[in-house]
Amino acid sequence: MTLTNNTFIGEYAYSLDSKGRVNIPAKFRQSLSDDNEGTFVIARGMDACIWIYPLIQWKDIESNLRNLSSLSKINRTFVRNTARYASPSTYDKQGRITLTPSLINYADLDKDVLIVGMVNKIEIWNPTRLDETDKQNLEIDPAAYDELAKNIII
Amino acid sequence: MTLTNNTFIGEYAYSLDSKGRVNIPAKFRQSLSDDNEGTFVIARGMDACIWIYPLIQWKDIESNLRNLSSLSKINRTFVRNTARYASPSTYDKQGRITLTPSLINYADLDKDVLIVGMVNKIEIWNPTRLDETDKQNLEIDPAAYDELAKNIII
DNA sequence: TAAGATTGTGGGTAGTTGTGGGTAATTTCC
DNA sequence: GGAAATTACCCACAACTACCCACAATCTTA
Repeated sequence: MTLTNNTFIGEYAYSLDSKGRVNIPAKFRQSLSDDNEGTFVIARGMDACIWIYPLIQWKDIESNLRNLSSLSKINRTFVRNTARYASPSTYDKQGRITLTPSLINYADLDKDVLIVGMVNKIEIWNPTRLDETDKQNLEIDPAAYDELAKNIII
Repeated sequence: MTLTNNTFIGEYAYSLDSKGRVNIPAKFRQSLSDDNEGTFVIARGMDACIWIYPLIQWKDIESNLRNLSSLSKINRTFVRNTARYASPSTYDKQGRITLTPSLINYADLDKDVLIVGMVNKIEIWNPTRLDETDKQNLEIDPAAYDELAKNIII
């Protein structure tokens, strides 16, 4: 099957082993273009999850961060929080990446994890936390949500 | 017969086999343009059914999702809910695609399924669920139809 | 109407994928 | 500088998936 480069969709239930490794779904690896050299950048997500970017996608983000003037306090905070917890990771022969204890702790990961394709990045969740987040998001403004759907879904 | 590219109409009663495969009606396959490379993207429908998009149709949705910044919570939620349940599937030599267990469960599919052409996409239903949905929709607001009439002529 | 082609359905098999653990190399710390 | 801990690399195996073949029913065509 031919997949779009560096695009991730779908949901996978995988497990985190005792060494802090998770498999990157085969379909996601196949979608990763060669110029990424099998490398992802792992970072804190904005929800209680881990974000995983293809290397070249991350480089884009880096250049965007570079353009944020540090004169503004919110910019400084944002850049710091984004850059601080990010680190590159190349997957091994079995297709797994190793997560840092700090990030495992941040996302509250246990043995069972849920891997979610977010188009330009990948999320890793504790399934329970995702359920909770889903429920909270029901309180989101439905009108704004419908407006989004109307413009995008065909 | 020559059909318009990537356009699907009509209804077919097919069956889901033990491996989660359904046939795509031959007429639908013939209508699929070559640039789709025999691939569809299956996703959750807005009713209790599965939506099947031609790959290139889905790519449009995908590029819209890609432009939504994850800084906004509503965007994250929307991208997640949309991408999470979608996955590409190329039909095999016999013209079948494989559905994921998660989607089979969502649409409450059993052995007998109903395949419905929805012009730009395809729906897969449990026939019983579709009946129920039809009955509920009889009570649709006539004013809503009048509103529709302004936009479309049949 | 009869032969051939196409279509829908079932199942077997070889290759791929996810997961666990072992060993060697590297780093850290006393 | 050497021991302990950590990390990176390799092998093994069970489960699953994609691919292939088979066949009956239907449709097409001469």
